[in-house]
Amino acid sequence: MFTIGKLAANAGVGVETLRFYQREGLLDTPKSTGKVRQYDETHLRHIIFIKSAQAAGFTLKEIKLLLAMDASQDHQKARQLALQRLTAIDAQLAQLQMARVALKTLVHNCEHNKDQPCPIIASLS
Amino acid sequence: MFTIGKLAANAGVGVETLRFYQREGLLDTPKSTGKVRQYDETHLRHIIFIKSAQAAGFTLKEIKLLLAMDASQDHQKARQLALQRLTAIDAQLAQLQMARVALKTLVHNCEHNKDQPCPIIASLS
DNA sequence: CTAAACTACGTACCATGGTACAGAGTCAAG
DNA sequence: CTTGACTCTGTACCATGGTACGTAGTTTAG
Repeated sequence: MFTIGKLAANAGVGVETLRFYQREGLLDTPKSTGKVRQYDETHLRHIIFIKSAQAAGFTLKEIKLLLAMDASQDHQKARQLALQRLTAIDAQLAQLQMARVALKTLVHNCEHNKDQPCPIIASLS
Repeated sequence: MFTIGKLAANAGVGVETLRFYQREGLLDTPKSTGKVRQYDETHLRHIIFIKSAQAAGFTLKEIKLLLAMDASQDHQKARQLALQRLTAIDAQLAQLQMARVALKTLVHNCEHNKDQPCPIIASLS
């Protein structure tokens, strides 16, 4: 059992972030006892899920959907969302790889060419 | 010579976006003739630069810096910024690739395992 | 010459993902 | 049994990157 502070510390996020998630309906708020609310492992796993999903590029809105799908055992929709994300990730990877090559070339030219106009600016255009 | 609308159309952005860039000091506003302002190829190239830099993951703030460095012929700083970005891109690539593998596994499991708990939710945690 | 389309300028608003803070209550150590 | 740390709740604010809108002036096609 944790208080919100311990929970946050264990998850590696701030307390305010958790309260924000609660407001957004991403994280369940244990019922008030009139005292301090108690959190458990489920909450911790929940937050870890949110963070992993975020790392995979899902927005909080999509994560909310995923959580709803989990609750309703809606495999198909979850798979669909995951596939969408996968496609987006592939596009983003391709995009980043191009940007990477472009930047590398730029930096190289900037270092080895002694020509006046800075290629960093020139070449990106 | 373009009006702002033509310029936007040629650059593939909205007029409001250009006005926003002007407000933010990213794009020069030609001096007012009391009439309609006129833009040229330089402006177009400028916008294309902004878009490419954005694609490489630079924030508008950093792009503003890059433009200032270009104006002041500050090669070193531009190169430094580019190198920083390169490092960040590499980190992001690694991150995305991991997320990609994780997601792929997930989708696969979701499709081929008939077990009740949806692995999409379970596995990300 | 006039109507439609476009421009200029200022201000307001939007989503995303938080972060901060005030005021009141609760909890734990000494 | 008090003091300091933490919690609860609500509300306000932040950065980022735009988007929308209203009012007035300008341009261009028919």
